[in-house]
Amino acid sequence: MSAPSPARRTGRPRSPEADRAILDATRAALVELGWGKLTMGDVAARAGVAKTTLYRRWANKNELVVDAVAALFDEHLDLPDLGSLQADVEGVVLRFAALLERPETKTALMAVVAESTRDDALRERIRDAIVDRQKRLVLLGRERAQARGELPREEDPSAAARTADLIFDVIAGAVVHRTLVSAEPVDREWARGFTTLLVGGLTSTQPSGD
Amino acid sequence: MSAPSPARRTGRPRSPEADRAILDATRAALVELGWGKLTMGDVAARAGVAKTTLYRRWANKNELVVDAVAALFDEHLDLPDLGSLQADVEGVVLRFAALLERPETKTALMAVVAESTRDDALRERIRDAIVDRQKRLVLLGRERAQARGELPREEDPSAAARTADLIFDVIAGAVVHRTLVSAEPVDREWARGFTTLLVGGLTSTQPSGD
Amino acid sequence: MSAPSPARRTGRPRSPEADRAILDATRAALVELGWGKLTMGDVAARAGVAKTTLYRRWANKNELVVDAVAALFDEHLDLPDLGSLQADVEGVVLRFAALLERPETKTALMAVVAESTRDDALRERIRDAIVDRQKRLVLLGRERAQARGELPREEDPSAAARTADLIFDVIAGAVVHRTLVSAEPVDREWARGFTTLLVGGLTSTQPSGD
Amino acid sequence: MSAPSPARRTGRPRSPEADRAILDATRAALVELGWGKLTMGDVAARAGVAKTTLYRRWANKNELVVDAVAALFDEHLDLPDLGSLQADVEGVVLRFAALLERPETKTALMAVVAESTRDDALRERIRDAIVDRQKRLVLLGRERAQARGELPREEDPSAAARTADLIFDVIAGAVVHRTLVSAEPVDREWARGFTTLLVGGLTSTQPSGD
DNA sequence: GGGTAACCGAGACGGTACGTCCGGTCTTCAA
DNA sequence: TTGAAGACCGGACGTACCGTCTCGGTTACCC
Repeated sequence: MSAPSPARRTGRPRSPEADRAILDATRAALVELGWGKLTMGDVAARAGVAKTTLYRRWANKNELVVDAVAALFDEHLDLPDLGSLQADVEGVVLRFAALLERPETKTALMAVVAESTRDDALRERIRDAIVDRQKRLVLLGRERAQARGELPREEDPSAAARTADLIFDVIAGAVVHRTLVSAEPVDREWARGFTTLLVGGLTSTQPSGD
Repeated sequence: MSAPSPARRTGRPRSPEADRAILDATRAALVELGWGKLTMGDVAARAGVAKTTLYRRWANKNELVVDAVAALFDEHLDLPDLGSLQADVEGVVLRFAALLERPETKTALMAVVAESTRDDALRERIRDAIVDRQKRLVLLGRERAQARGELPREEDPSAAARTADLIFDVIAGAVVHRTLVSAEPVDREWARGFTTLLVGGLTSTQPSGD
Repeated sequence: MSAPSPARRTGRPRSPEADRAILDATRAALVELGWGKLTMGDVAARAGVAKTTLYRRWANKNELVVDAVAALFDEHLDLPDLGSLQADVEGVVLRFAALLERPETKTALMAVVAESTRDDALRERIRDAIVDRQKRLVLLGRERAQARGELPREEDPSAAARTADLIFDVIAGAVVHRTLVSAEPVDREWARGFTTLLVGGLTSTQPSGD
Repeated sequence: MSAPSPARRTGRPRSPEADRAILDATRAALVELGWGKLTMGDVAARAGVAKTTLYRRWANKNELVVDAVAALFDEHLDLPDLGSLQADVEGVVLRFAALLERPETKTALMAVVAESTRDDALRERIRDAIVDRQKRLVLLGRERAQARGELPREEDPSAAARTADLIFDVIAGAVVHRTLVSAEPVDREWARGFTTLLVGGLTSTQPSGD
């Protein structure tokens, strides 16, 4: 948040230690208990903080958990250039899978998404905090592939956006489904198979074209 | 094989009407309230049944909802032969999306999956009741495509299984992600774009081959 | 009940063993659990009998418990002539106290009486089964004392009845209060003190007289 | 003597209004429903209070009802000097009877006493809150009678205590038995007859003496 | 360096749902 | 028709959380 908190000047400032302790405690509770059993009282106790202090910062459980999980997605977002489209995609698949296999994300992500089907504000928050950050990697990967000549440049910007969305849904969806629904590991072999399929599709045709 | 009634003889038998009424009430409550607000007491009241009667059959909310949702997957499982691999895949994509866009599945499915990350018995139940039924469509579609000569026959059965799993994760994952995370509709255009990408990948390469 | 059940001839006759087993089980449960925790299901299980069998014989918990307790009051009703009013009263006091100190009566009696404050039929049943049987002892004792010349004969029968009621309330009330409320034992010393007080009052004045 | 607030400092203090509202509601519910039908949820609703608030103060129905009834015994505890032993005893008898005939005490007292036969803590609470307060009247009455010269002074303090206990059991027991078991009213006539009997006994002999 | 406004901990509060238990009834099969 | 078994409805139980509130007490900033 770049905007400096608009109207707060006087009075005792909020403790930044409390912020950190609460988010840490939330993640720890998530790992131990899962979304369903996590309680605000327990998080407060773990953080050595009063419940009031939680509610002064987050309006409810959902918002707290989304923020706690979102922080995990801040890290691991760089995508080094691996030299080819195939290698870049494999890289992002493995990176995303590694994130999803961490116990705190595993439970939290689906639970938060489930909750968001009934709560537009929550969905917006998830999109900002989690989804769009992942999508940037796709855009970056395509940029590189086009620079290398592996993929043609798309003139129509709306078609380009549609294609990027599609690719993102395919990558993220496949990894999530493999990890959380099929409950099978995303290992190097699976990543190669999936990437080969995807890159084959991308290069053989122009999905949104024509 | 012989006597399918393993253990119950004495006492009043459970009412099959109650079973039906409870599952119907669960689906209705899911539509109106969503997973989060659904309560056992409310379901019982809708079904005209005592709470005891629910708990005699299902140990908790999760199991009840899985069974209630699973019944929806029993219908809509046929896949008419549409004449080509492309058409068959488009068909299954649209059919699956239609299911996911129904309000009772939308919330319930993700919530139950989220819960299953902490509960192996629940995951097993989901797999049996929901996932494997969908996967059968993929196997059927491949069978037809091979019969038509659109796809080569895979000799190694374990490689064949791996490929089927991959395709299933890609299709189901992409549709779920598009519907629930991106929260965009799976319309005919998106289905065509996705299918083109997938079929392109399948025919241009042998994903698990080599 | 002397009247032979009017209209029952055909079908399987009721098991008299069940009757006994149920009443025994009720008393046992009363001792272990007290009135409040006693449950019909538990009694049935102890008696090795189905709940149906209980309800075929008694309309509800109260009736069952009253009958079970009443049976205890059937015994111990004889009052041997001890030669003097003082000795006779002491005898009845000790006998009644012995009954009240048995664990099954201790809890049950007060509980049933408490229940009866809201239920006239129950009060009637208690009067018939328990109270009036005790009162007979008082009448018998007075009869003897009058025969011995220790007490004058009362001409007015309604005044005589009033006096007998008073004496009964005093004796029974004092013993019950000592035993259950003060929770102190009714030993020989207390019985002698109480009897001296009562007999002193009876002989020094004509309580209901004028 | 100095600081009577032993242990509570931090946190929001308990609402004294809630205390009062709950006890009032309990008495009202007792009048309308009786002990057996009184429920914690109903009391909470009448008091405009959450069930939690009840359970934070009283562990169960018994304790709550004892306290609610005990408050009634706080009022009506004065015993004006009526000039003679006979008049004082008649006074206390009628006063006690008036209390017992109120619908909220009628059911509650016996039920709680019944429960106390299984629960020592409850008996202690009843003794402190109810029994001992009544007993003070007996001691006061004797004091006056001795001052007037109607009764001799007892030298041995333990014998004095025993006599007081006896008189108390006789008075309270007789009134309770008349009211709740015999279910007959304690009117002026009965009170006079009973008092005559008791005072006759007290003055004609020294019950515990010799 | 004294106000003061916002902070913090503790914990009570109203509410809602939980999952269990029991009372009393009903239904099935067997004796 | 009785009996055992056990499902059924209704309703209270006591507990657990949620999110709010009210205490006494603690900082940082600003004048």
